[in-house]
Amino acid sequence: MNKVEMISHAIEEDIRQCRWLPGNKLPGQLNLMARFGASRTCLREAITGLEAKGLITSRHGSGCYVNNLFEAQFAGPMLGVERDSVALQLSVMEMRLVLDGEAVQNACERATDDQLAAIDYEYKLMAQRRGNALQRAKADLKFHMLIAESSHSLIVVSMSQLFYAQFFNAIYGSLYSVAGRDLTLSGEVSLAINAQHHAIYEALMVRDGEAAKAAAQAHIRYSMSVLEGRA
Amino acid sequence: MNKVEMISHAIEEDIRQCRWLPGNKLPGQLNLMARFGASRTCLREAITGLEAKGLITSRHGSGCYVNNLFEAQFAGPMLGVERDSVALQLSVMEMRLVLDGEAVQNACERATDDQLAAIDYEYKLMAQRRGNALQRAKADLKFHMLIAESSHSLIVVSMSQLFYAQFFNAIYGSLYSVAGRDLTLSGEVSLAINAQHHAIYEALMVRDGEAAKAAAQAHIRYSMSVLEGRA
DNA sequence: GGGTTAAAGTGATCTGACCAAAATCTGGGT
DNA sequence: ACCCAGATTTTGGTCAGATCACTTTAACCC
Repeated sequence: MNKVEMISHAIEEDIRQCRWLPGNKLPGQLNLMARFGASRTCLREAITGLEAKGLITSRHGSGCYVNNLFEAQFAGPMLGVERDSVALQLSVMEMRLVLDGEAVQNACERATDDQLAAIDYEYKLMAQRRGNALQRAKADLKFHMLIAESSHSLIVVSMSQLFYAQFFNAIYGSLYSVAGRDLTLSGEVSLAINAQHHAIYEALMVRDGEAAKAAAQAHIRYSMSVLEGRA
Repeated sequence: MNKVEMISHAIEEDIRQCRWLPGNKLPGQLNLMARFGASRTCLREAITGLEAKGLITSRHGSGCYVNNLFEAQFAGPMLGVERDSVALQLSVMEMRLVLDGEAVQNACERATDDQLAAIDYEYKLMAQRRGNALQRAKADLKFHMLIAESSHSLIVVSMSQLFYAQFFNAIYGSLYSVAGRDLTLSGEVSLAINAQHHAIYEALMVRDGEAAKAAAQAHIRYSMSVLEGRA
């Protein structure tokens, strides 16, 4: 096998294994040249190929960045769906049921110890946080994104990134606030959500994929029930 | 514009203008390096790109060769058509009506003086040839191919190459022989065909596109009438 | 702070060289 | 006329480095 092909495959594998996440910068060319013991010519050819494949984007003077697999699909405006309707919110939750379930299950199998530690840290931070609605929503988002990243699946990470960015309002808007006004959750709902997060957390820490998946899906089903109750 | 892109475009343009015909070898890399004043690395990158585009094929140790645009389409077996049926022969002639008409008209407009001289030479050779059926068929083929090549259209040349190779029998088999036996043409048919070739030749030499196209199509229509008379 | 500019960092392009691998040519032998 | 081995040609792959163009950063001044 070629040196160029070897480099291409190695980098592609690293990307698919989420060693570098979509949006992140790859190591510089000098760094990669050293890592692969290759000349600039070979490296450039490999990078050109990966760029042609759509896996990365190279920005002159800045660096090489991992592409999000589905960015193009999320680029255009959404047709036929009202932006913040309850129908959209329920659709989004339906999707999360699959996506987050997959993410957390894969995370149990493939997360590194470092990643579990990061999730552990983030969970504890989130559990004791007493900020406003936006801050709590962002902490929740971070928790879920860390789990997605730990799944080591480029597809799951790409989807999660775009999904949470695109539907942040649909996901958190109606749970943490109503009609633009900033509200704290009712004690009951807040306690339930905390308990659900804890269940996910516990299952993750012992790498119990089935339990974690069930907990994540229970968490989302609960959110759906809250939404439906308000509809 | 890049040097690489410049070289790519230049070579592609040369190919599309039929400066090098499908199947022909491009000048060697050293030659091209001199022509474009570029390094081998650049040239190689341009060649790699053109190969990825499917325009050329590079063979290690041998050279770069222009691809035939439609080779892939002619690769598989023909389905649903009997190999040497009269129906096929008539279909082929129907196709030639378009293809050769286009070829000869373009040739009138775009042939170089050298190419006209080559056609002139070949025509005179063919006109006085008194060989067997196969030899006369080959001379006829050469005459038509020279015209196609003079059209300076990569599409016409690609089609003609594959078409005449694939359907040589369908085109010449029944005109120059019957049921495998080697026959000379009847005096009447032979005289008619010679007259038709002469009409094409005359129109070409004065670059009269309309007349040449009409003559070519009349030639093919006559062949079709002979075929139908025998059916 | 805010904006401007200079410097450092990084990718883009191009070069000339070297050796390897495959094909082609050449000459000798049968 | 045919075949074979070796020499030559031609493309494939790789390298180190020079130079240019663009971004980012940081220092600076206001």
